[in-house]
Amino acid sequence: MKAATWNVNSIKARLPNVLAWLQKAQPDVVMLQEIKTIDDNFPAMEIEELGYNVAVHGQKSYNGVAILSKLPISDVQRGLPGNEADEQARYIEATIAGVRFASIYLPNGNPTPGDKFTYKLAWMEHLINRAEALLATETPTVLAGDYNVIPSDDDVHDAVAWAGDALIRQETRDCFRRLQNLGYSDAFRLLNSTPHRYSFWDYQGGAWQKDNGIRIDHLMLSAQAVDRLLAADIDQEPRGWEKASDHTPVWIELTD
DNA sequence: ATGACTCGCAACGCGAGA
Repeated sequence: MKAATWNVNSIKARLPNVLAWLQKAQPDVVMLQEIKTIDDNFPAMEIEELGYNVAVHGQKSYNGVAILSKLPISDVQRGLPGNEADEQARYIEATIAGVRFASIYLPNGNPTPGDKFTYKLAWMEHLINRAEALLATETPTVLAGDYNVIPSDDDVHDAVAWAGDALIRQETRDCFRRLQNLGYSDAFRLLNSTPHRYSFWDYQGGAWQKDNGIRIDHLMLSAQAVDRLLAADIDQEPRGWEKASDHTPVWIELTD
């Protein structure tokens, strides 16, 4: 089973690229972020025509997450349990072939300090709580998405330039580390020690052409999921396409 | 450097993203 995460930066603007990538990469499960639309306007029909089932947790203009799957989707949970007061659509969870998947759009958190950074850290606390609860189920679990976290200085082209940013601050990294310490592994880093591999390149300043990127899209796997991990990589190709998202897909392959 | 991106919006410039 191949599962991927991709922040598409608007599903409507990105639909041709998303359809092209689904046909080319043939993922079984895809976690999408920043769909930027309400559920009713999600282009489900076009995606279903390629053989996918769709579960959406959308919102007008901002945020929004979804899960696509060639296999049936069950037990869909919209919103992060324990964080019911959150009005932003940043989390959806569902079971596919006995694996629990979550599509996560973690808050950016800039500027720091400020309300948005406080919101980011609080959101991470809720995520850690949910991640811990999922471990107790002993179900293979994949928490995938745009974490807006640069885990280490190997995951950024210029750590000095990013100093103080919400994506790299120690408080942010500490929360991410706590998720790892619970027992969730960064699938890409587990299988790839090469530094300076990225999943996001800014639209500005020729960042893509210069490979000035950051690695902030992660698939975090419980031990039961790690036991089934065969491969993990970043597919840089869609970032080079016309009308690209600023993020590119990151994927894993699990034993069936 | 007369520059520097892309999205949605009941827009016609702005906020947000990272």
